[in-house]
Amino acid sequence: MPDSHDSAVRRAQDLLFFAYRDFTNAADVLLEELGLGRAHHRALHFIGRRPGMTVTELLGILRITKQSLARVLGDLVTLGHVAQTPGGADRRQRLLRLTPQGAELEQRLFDRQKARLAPAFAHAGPDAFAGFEATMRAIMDPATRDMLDAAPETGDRHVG
Amino acid sequence: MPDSHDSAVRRAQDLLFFAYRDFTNAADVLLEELGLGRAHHRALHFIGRRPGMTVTELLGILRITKQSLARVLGDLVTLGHVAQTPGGADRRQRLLRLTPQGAELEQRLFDRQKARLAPAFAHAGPDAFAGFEATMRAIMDPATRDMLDAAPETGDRHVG
DNA sequence: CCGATGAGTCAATAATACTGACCTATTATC
DNA sequence: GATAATAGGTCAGTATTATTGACTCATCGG
Repeated sequence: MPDSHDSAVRRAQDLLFFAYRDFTNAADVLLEELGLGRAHHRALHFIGRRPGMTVTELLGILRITKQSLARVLGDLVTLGHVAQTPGGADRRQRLLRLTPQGAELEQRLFDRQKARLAPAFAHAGPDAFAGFEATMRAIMDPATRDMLDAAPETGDRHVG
Repeated sequence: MPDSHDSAVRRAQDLLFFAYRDFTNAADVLLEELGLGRAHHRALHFIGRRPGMTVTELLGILRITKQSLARVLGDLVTLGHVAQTPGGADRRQRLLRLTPQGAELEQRLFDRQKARLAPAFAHAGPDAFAGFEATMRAIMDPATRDMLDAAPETGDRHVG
């Protein structure tokens, strides 16, 4: 039995699917040139977002298994995009950060998505963006929201 | 060289990833019980959204190849969730519809996602939803936006 | 008639993901 | 100090979802 919210929910399903599809697609051409996939891009993005994060933290964000990440992370380390350094407090940890080369690659991928998102936000306006952010946050698991809020959000990713 | 839009774009990357991840995850438990995947859900959703759509139209929406769709659609037809009827004007076409059983399954999957989205929209409020919709639309390819606007949006198009 | 289109199919392959088991190094606890 | 737990890595095997390319068949349209 449909209630009055159904049409908005149906609408939102469409919006989420198409916006996400076209958004992710923006970086695909560059990724393909480099022989990398979206999984590599996701790893680069989140390592850049939170330099010094642990492998376990990244696994929790991506919601994949250790074995799936191993391939992607192995590629990125081999290619010199990601560096692993033992943790200071806990030397079992391998803290992840982008190399200068990895940061440059991530920036190039970022620019592709920025070319799509920045005009979209400019067109929609700041109020729409605020509504977008509030709604997207409300869609997430509470735990995901808390994790986002707890994130250091250190924008300085140009590390050595 | 970062400009003033970079932080909003970075932020949006996170929002898109996490909201989409948690949103799609909402139906996963039910799908797994049924031995189906997200690809099956996507097909059910769009066939339910636009009854009577052709295979070519569905391929264009999902942006996958005919061979990828063949497996998914074959499963759904075999299981009795989707029916194919020859087109009236063009008998080469196989117009896709949900069977009553398929519609019931789609509704059950929908309810899982609705349980996540409806409270989110209620919490964020109508203005936020409007901003969400405007922003998501602006993120899409113009062609995608046009396709959405041209869509009948609902209704029982029992063609053929 | 004939070229183009809608749909289905075959074979082979790739990317991404999974389970489960097992190993090492290190930390924390008894 | 022995031991359990954790962080991370690895191996073997498998599943899902996707790909490309080459066909076939029926039908449409000029």
